[in-house]
This record gives sequence, structure tokens and C-alpha cells, in this order.
Amino acid sequence: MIALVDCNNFYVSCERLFCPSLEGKPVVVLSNNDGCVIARSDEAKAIGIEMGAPAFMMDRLLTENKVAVFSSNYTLYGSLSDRVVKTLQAFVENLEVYSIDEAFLDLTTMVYEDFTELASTLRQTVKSNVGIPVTVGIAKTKTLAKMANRYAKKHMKAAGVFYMDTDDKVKQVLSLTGVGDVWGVGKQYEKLLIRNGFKTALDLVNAPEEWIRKNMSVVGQRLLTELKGIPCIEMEETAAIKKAICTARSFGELLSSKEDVRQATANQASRCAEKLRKQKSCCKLIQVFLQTNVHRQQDKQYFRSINLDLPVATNSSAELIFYAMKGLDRIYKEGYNFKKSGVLVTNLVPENELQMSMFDKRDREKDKRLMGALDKVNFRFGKDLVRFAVQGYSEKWKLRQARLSPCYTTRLEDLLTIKD
DNA sequence: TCTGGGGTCCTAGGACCC
DNA sequence: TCTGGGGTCCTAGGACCC
Repeated sequence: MIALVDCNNFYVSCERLFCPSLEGKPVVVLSNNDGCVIARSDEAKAIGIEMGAPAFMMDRLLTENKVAVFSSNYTLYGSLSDRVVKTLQAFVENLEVYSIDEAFLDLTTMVYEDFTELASTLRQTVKSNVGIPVTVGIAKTKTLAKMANRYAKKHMKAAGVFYMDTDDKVKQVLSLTGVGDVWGVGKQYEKLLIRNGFKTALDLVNAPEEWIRKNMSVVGQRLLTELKGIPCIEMEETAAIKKAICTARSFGELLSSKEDVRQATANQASRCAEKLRKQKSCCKLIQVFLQTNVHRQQDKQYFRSINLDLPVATNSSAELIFYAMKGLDRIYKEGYNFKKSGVLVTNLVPENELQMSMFDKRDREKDKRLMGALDKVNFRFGKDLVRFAVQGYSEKWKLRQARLSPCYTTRLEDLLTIKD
């Protein structure tokens, strides 16, 4: 059996944890740059605030209903997510952290009469240790555990747990689950399936395999197998080494000066380099891209990206910034209002398996020591204390985060004060 | 004024090789 | 009229996830 533990309205629950007065009231959390709604409390869902809705279009609805609005605070959510994972780890040997608010637990070695009991214990322990409400779904495969979890959220709110033990139960839940609500079926496949007469997950299980294979590739085939109760999506206990790393941001305001765009892009390259060093990888290829705001019809539009092959794989901020700037020079065009830029590094190799070049003039050992020192200082004294000149200090490209909550759990001066 | 960011996997088609 | 076959690598595009 596999359990899926999912935090309820996670970002909202994190904000509420340190603001208990928001319990029972509508709360939403916005995406980076305060763009769209990405988390909603049940009360916010009830008044019709849609997931992904642009915040400015929701303005009236938000004010009229006195909705509490937060900018996203990933430092806080990440830290609480770690606590949830630590709590769960005490119960099982194998666990896969699937996302910031979900984990799959491998229960295959555990013997229980009824897993419902275990599920309830998990739920209560997380609530009392961390303070975050979770829902637990248990079934034979990951896909079914997801479905059980969704079912619990919808129909068994009070208990918050659902163990899909018998075939009858599985069948019943399948018949109550719309095909678009199956994990792995997105908008496009949902349309296709419904067009062909498959409305519920039960219809999908009974679909001819060849048809699925032909129209949804092996991905669909795997999904079908999982729905039939045969596991074929493995548990991944150790975080996979990333094959690509991307840092991309919309700017706080539209940029039309090259210097501002350079600063933003240099910072993105530097972030990519940090992420590379963190997973002990080097990249062989760097991509830089730049674009205007597609939603502004009054503006001329421009989108370009460029790939640069690196002579020797690297994770040095200095070198990546150098190539990012080189790429930017080639694609930057005057006379546009730019909205977003990004740096993507790929063709990653482990940092201790580098293919050196005979003509390489760079002192890579020195680079490595320098980056090590830089990471240490920045870790200790806060992000980006030490930086390269081209990263600059302009505020223009920075994210809008008008309603950011304090980092209650990771910054001393942000500790919650109970009483002055 | 204001519409997120960071990933994965799969497939088809072209270039190229022997 | 006849015009190989098998393989790899790369890229772009499309689907999905949170």
C-alpha cells in the first residue's frame, strides 16, 4: 500500500499558523510578483475566487469579502514543509517528497489490519507537531492513492483520511471521479477522452489499451495500469539529480533600459550557478531568454532565446554571468518594454567528472575556492551580500511582494512576539 | 498599472553515420 | 523501372505535474 499525505491549502495554512485570527476567514496567497492567486482557503474558494486568477481582476471580490491577501513567502513554506516531512519520516522507512506540500509513504512493509488507524495517527501527529492540517489517502498505487486523497478531501472532510481497501470501494470511487481529475490527465487529454465517451475514471479503466497507447502514448498506458491497481510508477526516495535548472522572473515593472535587464539577467545566472553548486553539478549549455508582456496588446512584442555551448562545463557564477551577458548582448533589442528574462542551464554533469579542455586558460581551482567562499559568506550573512558588479543594486527588476509575511521560522528578527 | 515559476517525460522529424 | 536499412543524436513541441 501507498499513502499520499497532502497538506490542506498549504500556503494558506502556513500563513494562518502564525495568524490564528484568520482561521475560518477567507485567505489567499499570490504567486511571485503578486500576479495570480495560487492558494485559497476553503472560505475563499466558496466565494468564487478561482485558482490562477489574476489578482488585479479579483480586486473587488477580495475587498468586498475582506479576504486576507499574502505575497508568497517560500522561505516560510519551505521551512514548514521540512517539519512536516521530518514528522512523517518517524513513521515509515521509505518516503518520497513529491512536492512542497505532498509526500508518498511506502507502506508495503507495514502490517496493519486497517490502515485507517495509521492514517489518522499521521494526521493528528502532523497537526500537533507542526500545526498544519493534512489529508491522507491510502491505496495500492500512487495514482489510486492520489485519488483516495482527493476523495477524502471532497467527501470525508471531517475525518481527513481514506483507505481504499476493497475492489468495490475502488470501483465506487473510480465511478465518482471525473476523468479530468485523475492524476496525469490534464486539460488536453480530458477533452480528448470526453470526446471519445470516457467520462469517469471507471470508463477510463475499461478503455481499450491499444486506443490509450495510440492516443496517450506510454504515459497513458502506465496510468491505466496504475488505475487497475498494478503499481508502475516507482517510489523515488532520494531526490533525483535535476537535468535542467532554470531561473526566470517577471520584472517588478516593465524594463526598457538594457542596463536594468543586464542586472536582472546577471542575477538569474548567479542564482543558477548557486543551484548548480548545491547539487554538485556543472552545466555545458546555457540558455538566455527575454520577452515582452504578451498581455499588453498596445506594446510591440518580442521573444528571443539563445543557447551558448560552454567550452568546459562550469558552475562558477563569474563564468556563467559572463556567458549570460554575452548571450543577452546577442538577443537584446532596443525599443521594447521587457517583462521577463530567464537563464536555463542544462547538459549537466557531476562536478567531479569534468572533461577538461587543452586550450582552457581559466584557473578552475581558484574559481572553485572563490565560489566556496562566496557561498559561505552569503549563507551566513544573507543572500547576495557578496555579488558581482554587474548584478547591481537596482530595485526596478525586483519582484513585487507588497504583502509578504515575516519569515517566522528562519529569521531571528522575525520571531513572533506574543506579548510586548 | 496589474496575468507565476520550475520542473519532467515523450514523440516526431531531421541530420548524420556506416 | 529501379533508388537500403539500421542506428544515434539533437531539437522542437506538446503533454503533464505542483
